[in-house]
Amino acid sequence: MDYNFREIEQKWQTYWAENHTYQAKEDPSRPKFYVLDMFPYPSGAGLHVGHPLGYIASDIYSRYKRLKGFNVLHPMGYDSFGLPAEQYAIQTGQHPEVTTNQNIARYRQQLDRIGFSYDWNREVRTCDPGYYKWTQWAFIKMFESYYDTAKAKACPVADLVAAFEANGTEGITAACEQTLNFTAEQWKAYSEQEKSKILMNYRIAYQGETSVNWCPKLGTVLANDEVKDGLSVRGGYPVEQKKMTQWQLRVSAYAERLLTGLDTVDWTDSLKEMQRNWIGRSYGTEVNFKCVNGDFEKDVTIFTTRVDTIFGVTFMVLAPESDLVAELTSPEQKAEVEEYLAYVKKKTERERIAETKTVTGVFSGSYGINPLTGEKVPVWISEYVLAGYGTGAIMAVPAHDSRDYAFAKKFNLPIIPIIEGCDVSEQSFDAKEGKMCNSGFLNGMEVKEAIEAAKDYAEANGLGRRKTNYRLRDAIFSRQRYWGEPFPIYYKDGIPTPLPMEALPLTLPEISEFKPTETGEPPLARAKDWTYNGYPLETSTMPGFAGSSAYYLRYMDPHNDSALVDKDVDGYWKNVDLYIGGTEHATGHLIYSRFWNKFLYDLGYVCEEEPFQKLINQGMIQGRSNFVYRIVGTNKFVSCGLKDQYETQEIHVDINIVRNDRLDTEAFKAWRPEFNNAEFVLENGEYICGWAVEKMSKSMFNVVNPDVICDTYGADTLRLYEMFLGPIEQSKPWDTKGIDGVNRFLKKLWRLFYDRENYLVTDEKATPEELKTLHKLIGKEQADIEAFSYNTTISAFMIAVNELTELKCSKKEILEPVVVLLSPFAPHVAEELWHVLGNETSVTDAKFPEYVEAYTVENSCTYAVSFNGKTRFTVDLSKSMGKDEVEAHVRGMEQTAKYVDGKTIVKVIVVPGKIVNIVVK
RNA sequence: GCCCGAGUGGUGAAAUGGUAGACACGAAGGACUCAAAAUCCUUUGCCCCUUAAAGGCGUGCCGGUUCGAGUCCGGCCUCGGGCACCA
Repeated sequence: MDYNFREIEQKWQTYWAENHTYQAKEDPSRPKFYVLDMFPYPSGAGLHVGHPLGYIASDIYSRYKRLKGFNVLHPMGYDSFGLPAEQYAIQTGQHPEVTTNQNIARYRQQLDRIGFSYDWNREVRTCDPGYYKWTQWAFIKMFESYYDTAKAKACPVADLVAAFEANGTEGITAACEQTLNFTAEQWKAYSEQEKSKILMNYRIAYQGETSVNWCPKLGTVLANDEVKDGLSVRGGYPVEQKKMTQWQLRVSAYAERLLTGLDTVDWTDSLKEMQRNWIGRSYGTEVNFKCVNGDFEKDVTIFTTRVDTIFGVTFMVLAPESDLVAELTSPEQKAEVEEYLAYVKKKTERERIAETKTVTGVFSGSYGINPLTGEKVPVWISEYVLAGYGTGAIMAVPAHDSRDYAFAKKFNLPIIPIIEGCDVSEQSFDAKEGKMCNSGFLNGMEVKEAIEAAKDYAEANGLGRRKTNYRLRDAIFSRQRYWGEPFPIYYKDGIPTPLPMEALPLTLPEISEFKPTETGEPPLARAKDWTYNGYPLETSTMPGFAGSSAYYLRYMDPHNDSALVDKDVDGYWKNVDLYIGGTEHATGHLIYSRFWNKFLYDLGYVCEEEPFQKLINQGMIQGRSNFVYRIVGTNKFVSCGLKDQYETQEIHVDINIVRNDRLDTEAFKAWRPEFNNAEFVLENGEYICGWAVEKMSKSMFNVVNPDVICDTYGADTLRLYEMFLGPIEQSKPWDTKGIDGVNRFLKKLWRLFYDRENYLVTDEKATPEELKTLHKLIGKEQADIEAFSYNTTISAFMIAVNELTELKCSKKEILEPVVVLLSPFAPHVAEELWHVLGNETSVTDAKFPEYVEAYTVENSCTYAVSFNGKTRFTVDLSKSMGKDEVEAHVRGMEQTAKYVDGKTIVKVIVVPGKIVNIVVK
């Protein structure tokens, strides 16, 4: 009987579905384990072999944990709101919901073929109203909360209002855009509109004017992580800066907690580092400089991390967008400044990035007074200072900052070195070491002490205060699109007001067309009667990350209509134990999710502060493209090895008609009409194609559909092969070279059960040698799976099966545990063989075999031989020499190769204080 | 520019500081077969050598620590990833 994967895989997939084998239920008697994949956006192109890489890895771990007795939650769903479906809708008029559902159906089909142990009862879709009800709910909660910096948590806005009514802004410790000051009386006197505006300054979900990434081609605003090099990530269209009123989330309030929380999770250092850089904490000082413009005086606060260099300040710089610019521009400079502002404004983000080397700026006409020296320095305006960071104004120390240096050189401003012995004639000296000079009371100090001394001095003399700044900005939360969650907000006399809970979900209205209106309003403005109780509803929708920020919570309790997740259920599943996904979400989804979770934690809706305990980043699977070489001007194709003898043109060829870089020439002729009379110059009778590693994409004909692999080799082979390819964190090109190896392994295993026509398994007792093979495998699998080293586990399987084949071992005592061990990797064949061995229930319910170390080390003994006072030797006597012989070698300090019994070569390695290995070759 | 990570056969890759190249692919030779597929066996880092034995060289480069370094330390080179006027 042969290994018939088609029949087996079909049979057990049906069995698992019919028996709800993978359904998870809360069960306090068992320890829980939550394994999560980053859910996919169901694109029209379907899955390629890169997608399942992480899913297979997490599935193996889920199945392993189940065998280990854990109650495993392993769900899957779809991140189904998004731009591509909407772009497609604009082009074709097809409703995004229709295409999204089609794509989901296709994804599901493809996923099902691979044999994942998902609990599909818990599937979520972000575009499902039953799901986005809770996205809208969370938004309202954020709208109704502010961040109290003293308590370091989110609190109800109602408390803030009560405090305003009692004492005005006095004693308020709330994260905000601008520090406001008013009394209780003033507060009570404000109109409703004014109050609403003031509260927006504090709410965690708030409306405010910001400079946003506007993509005219897409007609929407994009988040910073949706823009790369001034182009939109989706589509690659130009992006420009535009001031707009937008909904935003006060993520910045959580900067410190997002940073410290990283210490409590088990993520890779590189990923933590990326998040740390993105959050960008820096400890510095705010210093007030009095600035004078004729008779006008103004205190300007600057932020610096190097107050110690304050004696080297030779000018100040304001960001062009800063409000101070207008106040500090002198009448003489007005024309020049306005010209400069106009120039800055018309530059796109792209151009700014491209021209970061060119130095531009203009003198404002004002002067600032150095609070330490009393010296007057000119105030300049330049785009190299950003309005959004610090205070939008800096003190410039050209001797010790490369950007200030470049500016000073360009505009001929003085450069005063303040660190002994540094040379600033060619470039600035940015290092944080050396002795201070030209710096008054700081002279002679090391830079590190000087920084602290200067901070102390500034604080003691009321010139400034220590300040921690973060690079992390608030998240812009509005999108001028159709295919997203509607905001649960209506405008009552212009005041943004949340819908009551009973009105949720606020579902997307039907509209005639999906593009923005002629007047530039978002598509929802086309909806008929888009109102609530006669008041207009918000017309923008939420961004992609809204729905993906709390989906892991919804999986715990996906059908609950009265809460995002029931408290007890959340208390059982807690947080995600293992999360697998790509690094591309490092500064997007993984920041937003952590923020969202912390917010819900503050309000007491979830019990864990960090959502993802352990996180593994699977590498990307790149495409491996194949080429043929056409001799220029002919329809003749030359094999790769001979191409240098001709003038050739490289052409991408569909990898589906290439095997192991050998072209199927007949299929090639049939591939495209222009090739049907193609001729070939072969080497050794074959046409060898060239290859290159590129992105997996349709246009390069290098997309590999997992279905094709399932058809030719089966899902189990696909699963094994993807894991065998190398460590999962590593990016690597897809290459089917080698897939035969894992397929052969499965066939070999099969032949331990069946030869051509007979069932071979017996109930005979296993020999010590057979037990050794088994327990080596158990030990290896246990250690390797915990370390996510799946490729070496599979190697161990191959070794074990080779050994058992050699031993002609078809004993149930050995094969049954082997099948259990294999089930996480190749569940279909394992399930089949498990039943073949006479088991009634699913292999999923089996127990992970117990590892007995004695079987693997029974023939070794440990010597305690002293050498230099302390030396220990572990000697494996299983195959080689006796005790006396070993001791003789040890005493003689033998270190080279030796014959022992005329056949075996033994090498003795003597290690003082360590171990001796006797190695048999 | 700054911050991470990685460099090992023809290929994918293994190696708690202790036999470098496990395992697999590919390749070469052989067995079975009328033949093919499938399967099995042998060889396979490089150099010297007719072969074998024996030897020499080998983990990007240069040094160091160590009885012993692919692994640890210092300095370079190359590649990949992230951030980028963040004061």
